[in-house]
Amino acid sequence: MPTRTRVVELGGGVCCAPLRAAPVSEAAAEELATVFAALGDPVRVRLLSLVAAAGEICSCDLEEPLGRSQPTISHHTRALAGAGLIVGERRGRWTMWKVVPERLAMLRGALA
Amino acid sequence: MPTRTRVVELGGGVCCAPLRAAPVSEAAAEELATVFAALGDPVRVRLLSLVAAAGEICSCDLEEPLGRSQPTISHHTRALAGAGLIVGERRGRWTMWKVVPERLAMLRGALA
DNA sequence: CCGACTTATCGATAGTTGTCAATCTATCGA
DNA sequence: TCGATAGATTGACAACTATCGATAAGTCGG
Repeated sequence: MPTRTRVVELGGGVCCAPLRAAPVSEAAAEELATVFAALGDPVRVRLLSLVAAAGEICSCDLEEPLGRSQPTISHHTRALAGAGLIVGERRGRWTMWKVVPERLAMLRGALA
Repeated sequence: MPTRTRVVELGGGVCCAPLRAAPVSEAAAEELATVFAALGDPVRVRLLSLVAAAGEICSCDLEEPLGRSQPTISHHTRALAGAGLIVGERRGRWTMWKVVPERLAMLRGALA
C-alpha cells in the first residue's frame, strides 16, 4: 500500500470561501484540513519558506538547512506537493521545487 | 501526563513575517506549525467555521452539527484554543466560544 | 559501461492523535 | 439539598506520522 498521498484537487476545489462566511461543507473542510495539515509540521514550514525565499531550489539544497536525512526531505516535499503547495520539476538529476502561489492565496482566502 | 496542550504565545510571538520573505526561524516555524496543525483536522475546520459564522456559540451547540461526542468536541475546542484561534468564556453552565481575528490575520500574514 | 550522484521507495520504530465510554466537577432550578 | 445539565478529564485503543537506514531507480561525466 502506497504512502497514502492524499493529493487534493487543485484549482477546481470546493473551497475558497471564507470560513466565517458560512459553515463550511464537509468536503471543503476535508480539503482545507489536508492543506493545513501539510503545514502542521515545523520542518515543512521551514521547507516551504526556503523554497519560497529561493524561488526555486533542489532537494539536495534542503538537507543541510533543515538538518534532516535525504529520505525525510523527500517525505516532506512529497507531503507539501501532495497538498498542492509546491510543485517539483525533474531537471536532469535534480528535482527543482517551486511554490504554488495560488494555493497560498486559496488559504489566505479561507482565513479572510 | 497531561494532554500536551501546546499553548502558543499570543501576540508577542516570533512570527508574522511572510514565509517567502526570508527563511523562517526554527522558533517561528514551530509556532506557525502548531497553529496550522490545529487546523489540520476537518472537524476542527468545521468547528472554527461554525464559531466564526455564529459569532459566539456554546460547546453544546457544536455536538450535533459536527456529529461527534461531547468529549471529542471538548478535545477539539481545547486544541483550537491552545493554538489561540478561539477563546472560551465560561458563562454559567455554558462555555461560549469566539474566534480570535488577530490570530487568523497572523496566519494570513505568514502566507502573504 | 562504470562510478558518482540525486531522488524515490521500502521497512521498521517511536511518538502523536482522534475517538469514545466512563467519570468527575461545576452550575442552575426547584 | 437534589436532580438535571454543561463541560472537562481520564483511560484505552486504533490510526497516523516523522524519522532513519537500506535499497532501488534514474542521470550524468568520463
